[in-house]
Amino acid sequence: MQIELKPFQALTLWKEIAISEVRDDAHDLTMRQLAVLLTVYLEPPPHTIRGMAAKLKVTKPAITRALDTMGGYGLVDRHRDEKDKRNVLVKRTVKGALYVEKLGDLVIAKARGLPL
Amino acid sequence: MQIELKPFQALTLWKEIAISEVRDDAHDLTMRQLAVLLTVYLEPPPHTIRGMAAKLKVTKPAITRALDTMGGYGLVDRHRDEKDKRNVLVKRTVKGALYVEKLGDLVIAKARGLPL
DNA sequence: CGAGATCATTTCGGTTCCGTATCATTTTAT
DNA sequence: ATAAAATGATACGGAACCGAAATGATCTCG
Repeated sequence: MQIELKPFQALTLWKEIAISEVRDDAHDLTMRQLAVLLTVYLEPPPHTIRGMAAKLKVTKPAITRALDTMGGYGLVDRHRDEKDKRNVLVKRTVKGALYVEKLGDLVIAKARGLPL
Repeated sequence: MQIELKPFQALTLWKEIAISEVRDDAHDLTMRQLAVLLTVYLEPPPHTIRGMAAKLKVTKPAITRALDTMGGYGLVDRHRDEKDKRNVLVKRTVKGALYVEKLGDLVIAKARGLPL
């Protein structure tokens, strides 16, 4: 699929996806939670709380809470790092992978449907 | 700009923008507020509270609150409809237009920087 | 071994947002 | 004229989230 992405189309794409997320709020993730989720699923591990807090420029409790919430949804998992038991490593789950995959499909579908 | 948008790239784009929004939280808009904002700026008027509530499948108070918040930021404005004084019409502002324009630039910039 | 550093979590007070229900205003229809 | 409908705003109780600070566990290193 080839698209000529211009500002209006880019924003329309973003709008359509935002609306889809609001409408079918399967989980009602905040922007922050989404940023955490996509970081975990798109960037190579390991992912620590401190590392993600630094990356997103938010406090550590904010990351902890985001993981609490998404962990409750089954979208991510946490395990102690056996090498350094102070660390907690964020792990992917099957359910989370499915969710992210569906989000990718949504972006593609919306991009395909853009008025070009 | 031409991009071959594949699932991983699409998600990476979405991730990068989500992170940018979280990082430089100029206004820290929620997904819902963003959906409202982009609807107002990308779709032809008029925009009523009821109409947007229906479009986003959320309750009217949720729209009212989103407009309260973004109105406080100066991103949108509200006026009574003189034709039917029950209605409130959501209006665009210069500040809001600038914000949306910058968001468009961000999407373009991130899309341009994707590993293709 | 022990003091200090590091890491994640919890606690705290405060803010924001949610949906339901209600209210005030205006329009429509009888 | 007046009852009913429609529209947006508000009140309310509950839930989620925020950052700062305190806590508990673990590691580092002198």
